[in-house]
Amino acid sequence: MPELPEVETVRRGLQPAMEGAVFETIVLRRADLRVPFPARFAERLAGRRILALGRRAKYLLADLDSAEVLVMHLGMSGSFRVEAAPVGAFHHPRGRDPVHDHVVFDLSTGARITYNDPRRFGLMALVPRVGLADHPFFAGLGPEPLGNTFCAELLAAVARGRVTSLKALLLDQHAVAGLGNIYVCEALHRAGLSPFNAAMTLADAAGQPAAGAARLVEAVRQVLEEAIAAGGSSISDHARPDGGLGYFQHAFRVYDREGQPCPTPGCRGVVRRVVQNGRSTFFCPVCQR
DNA sequence: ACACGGACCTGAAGGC
DNA sequence: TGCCTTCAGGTCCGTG
Repeated sequence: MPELPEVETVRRGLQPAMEGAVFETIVLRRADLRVPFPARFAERLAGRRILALGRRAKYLLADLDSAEVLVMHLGMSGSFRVEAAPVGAFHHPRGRDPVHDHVVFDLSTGARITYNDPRRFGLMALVPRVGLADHPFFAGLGPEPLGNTFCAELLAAVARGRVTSLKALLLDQHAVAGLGNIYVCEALHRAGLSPFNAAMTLADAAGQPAAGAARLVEAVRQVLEEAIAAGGSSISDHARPDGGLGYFQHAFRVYDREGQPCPTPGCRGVVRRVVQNGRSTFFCPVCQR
């Protein structure tokens, strides 16, 4: 599932169920995901109230009244579902394998929140609220692309002198936080920039942003905002805690569209797929230069 | 510091 | 029908 728009969609789905509620029962079905669960995880959560549910990059942050923050990451295949007061046996929406329900939170409101993650690339951690931004998860992260600090000047600054590709730069969470393979491909297409250009081409000799940098910043913002408005993208999986599907996948211009005509008006190109740094890049060789 | 490949893990889809 | 390979929305670690 999850790049920034999907994580934000999950956050908005969980927020009404979680904010203000108290953890009553925490069930772990295994000892680890990508990393072990924190020591005494259930004991540290039980009885704690959730003050707010936030997001930084692809991390969900549940602010607790214990001065700790429950940090959650969905990895590649993590998802949450929310059920109102559970009745009898678990209800599993279609496509969900209960074998991979690794964590179950029962809240004071009667809501049950279940974390499912077949590949187990997700994680949960408990981090002190004080100094959260200095924690290794967050210390090196670049700006939030939808925040007001993300701009052409900043992007040009991190791109300066870097010989790697534009594609790899945008996937680097230290440059800008929250993008993944889909939205990098989509943003580069919208900006009319080739994924193979050197990152340093975003800056001129003096380190000032080149024209492409401003277009790219705008393209990133636009594609993320549109995707959030669509509830994220659902590729062979659910995106939302209520079981509903995101529908931004229908608006992809290049991602997973190999062989199809480029949707840029007037462009006669055909979308291609190549492997770049071990991951698929989808692009139009005609209008992305 | 940076750039890159591989590792982590499961499931779906396609070819034979 | 099965078996095999490839691929998938992320990150971390080791190697030059």
